[in-house]
Amino acid sequence: MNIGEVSKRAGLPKKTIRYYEDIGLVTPLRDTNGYRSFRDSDMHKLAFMGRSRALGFTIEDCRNLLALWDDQDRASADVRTIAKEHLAQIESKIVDLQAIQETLTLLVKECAGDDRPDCPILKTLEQFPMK
Amino acid sequence: MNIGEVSKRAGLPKKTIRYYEDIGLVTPLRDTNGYRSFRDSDMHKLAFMGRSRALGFTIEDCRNLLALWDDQDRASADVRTIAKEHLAQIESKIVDLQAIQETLTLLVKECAGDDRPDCPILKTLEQFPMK
DNA sequence: CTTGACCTTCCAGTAACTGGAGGCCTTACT
DNA sequence: AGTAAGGCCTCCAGTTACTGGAAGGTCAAG
Repeated sequence: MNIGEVSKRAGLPKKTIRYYEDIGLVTPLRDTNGYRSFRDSDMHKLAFMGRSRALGFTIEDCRNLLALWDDQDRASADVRTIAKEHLAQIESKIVDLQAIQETLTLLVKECAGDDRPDCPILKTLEQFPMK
Repeated sequence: MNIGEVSKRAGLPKKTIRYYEDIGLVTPLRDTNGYRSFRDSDMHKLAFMGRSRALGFTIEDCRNLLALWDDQDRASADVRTIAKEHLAQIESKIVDLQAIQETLTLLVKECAGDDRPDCPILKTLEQFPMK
């Protein structure tokens, strides 16, 4: 399978697939003309990557997950630990963003948004201690 | 005022302040020994930056906000537009993260997390169409 | 034999810093 | 006078996960 086909099937840009090869996540074979030749197992790995990345796992997390995936003797606890840590990070990010959202919503509401220069948003950025 | 003092007062790392000078956000004076010498106005700008960045505005947004801040004839609508766009992005990011959070929570719940190799998290990453 | 769609590599850029090396300046203490 | 600590300087490189583009080889159709 050539890269274009893999790209379509895995839903990843060709650039990304080449990049994943660069950093050693997949190692496709090569045809005599130099073209990458992907096996089904490469395809699977890439699809796995796509899904893991869509869930926000870092590349390094993905690398570890792939290794666990390959390891028939893995303990599911190892996978769970990675997922739980990631989940915790997602949750703390949500909390942070929600705080920002609240503040911004307030500011936008308070600002007249007309052609006068008076602006509570700027005033806040100027003065608010914020932490 | 030297960079150390400014760093403390503005709550920004020295490295960041130097970086902000590099990209033209502040232009402190220089003492004869080459040390940066920050005026109150520089200090204010940096504090403004710190607060804007804490609200998640990009550097370019900050640059625009600073320009509007400096412009006595600005229209508050311009500021409001920037803030509203940013708010929209924050909100969409929250939605994305919440979707991820849901999926992950489910997966973590389903996974036994013991020393057996059977793991629904990996199974999902392997198979789930996900979009 | 040329056109277009593939594929290749390599270089550079993104956002917003952060770390570190190597080295000067200042101040205080012995 | 010497020295040690701490602050300051510049410059280079690395981070994350790609993405864009240039220059060029390959392949199938007409």
